[in-house]
Amino acid sequence: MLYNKNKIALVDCNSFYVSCERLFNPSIIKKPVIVLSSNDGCVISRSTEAKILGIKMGEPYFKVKKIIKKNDVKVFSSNYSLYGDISRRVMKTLKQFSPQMEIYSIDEAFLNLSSIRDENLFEHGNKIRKTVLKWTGIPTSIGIATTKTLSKAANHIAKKEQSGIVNLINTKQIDQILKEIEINEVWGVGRQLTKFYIKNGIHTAYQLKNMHNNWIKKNTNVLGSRTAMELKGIPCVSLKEHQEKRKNCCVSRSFGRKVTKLEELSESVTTHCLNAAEKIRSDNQTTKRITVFIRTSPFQKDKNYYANSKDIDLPVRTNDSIELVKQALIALQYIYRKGYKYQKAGIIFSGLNEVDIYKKNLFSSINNEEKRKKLMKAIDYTNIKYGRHALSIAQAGLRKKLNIKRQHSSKIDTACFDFLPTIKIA
DNA sequence: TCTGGGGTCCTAGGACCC
DNA sequence: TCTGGGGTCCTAGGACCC
Repeated sequence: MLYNKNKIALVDCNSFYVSCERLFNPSIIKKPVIVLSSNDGCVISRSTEAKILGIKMGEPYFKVKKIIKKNDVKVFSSNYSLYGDISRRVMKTLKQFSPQMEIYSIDEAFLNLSSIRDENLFEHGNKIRKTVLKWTGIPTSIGIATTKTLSKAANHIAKKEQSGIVNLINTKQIDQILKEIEINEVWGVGRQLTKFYIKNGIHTAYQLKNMHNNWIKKNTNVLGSRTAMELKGIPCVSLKEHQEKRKNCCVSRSFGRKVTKLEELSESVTTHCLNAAEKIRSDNQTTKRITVFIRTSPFQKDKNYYANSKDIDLPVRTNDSIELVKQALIALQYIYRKGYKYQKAGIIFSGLNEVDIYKKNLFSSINNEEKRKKLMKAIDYTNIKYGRHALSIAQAGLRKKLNIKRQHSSKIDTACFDFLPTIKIA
């Protein structure tokens, strides 16, 4: 078989955020648990027990409060520094099993297992699961197949299996598995494609696999065609072993309570801008363009909806916080309108690139450049050492209470000594 | 009352060039 | 009044992902 040289495993952490919270709180094991998005807005992670209660992914928290109260569901605000840290530990463990690995998201990775003999794949998968569980405490599921899309599909079924592993290499059950997968669950098939496929009588991954490539090419695009080819077992999406630097950087937040004043929006945009600038500096990048956006809630249909954004192209690419904040506030003034209750504000840096590509042009103000660079370095260093916001600029609002809801935080921080548990000895 | 945040890629169509 | 043909590059917006 020509294509069978490709063996890809998708390792996915089960209910990742919930599993992270459970690590430090054994009392919530085997209980229904959910983790909320920022501002305690939506449900973004559910334990199996919570799924059984009918709590849906992405559902607004207030809509499930009844179920939560009735069933004593444990609720957590999201704690990204914790999840990020645990994720790094999981990925480090996985890397031992295959150096050729693509970290696909905070809780998933593709592993190249081509060097493992077919008959040993299942056992190998078992070893991976056991090791990750032992070393990090995180349960995982594994799908193994000849293409990424198929390994995603296998993983989907593996989540429901006792063993936690589904291996589609050299088996005849591929079609059987694909028949169990609804079309909207196929990797790469979103809302629009689902609508289109269902209209055309395609309801499962199996049916999509058996469609003529010509038909798919004509009616969708290269991505649709790629997905279908991958379901047929022809690899079209390669493993990205080297993480490329990001091309855009977005920082945005909803407000805990609605905001009407320009000053409040300015503070929030400034804070986001500083965070984004710090991020790109840590990647040694500069930005060419910044976009500021604000909007009211899209869900309150009766009220006036307003959303707008403003781009500013910088004359010289930069990662200088002070310069960026200045531009961001100019952009904000363009789009701010009185009389609206704003729900969200954010900033996007785009056209990111390496610092080295930086070239001076006619508009560069060279005088302060070196001094500024040193200042930024000093700020970043201080903030790493003493915590974010230790050094900031006054525009970001001084010691103001952040307008963010986070009522259920576990307050665990594995990267901070202050949170080490203490034991008192009598 | 209360509805997340951060990315990537593709494509059509405009701008521009000869 | 008549008004080519072909190419590249860029970008906004859509679709998708977790």
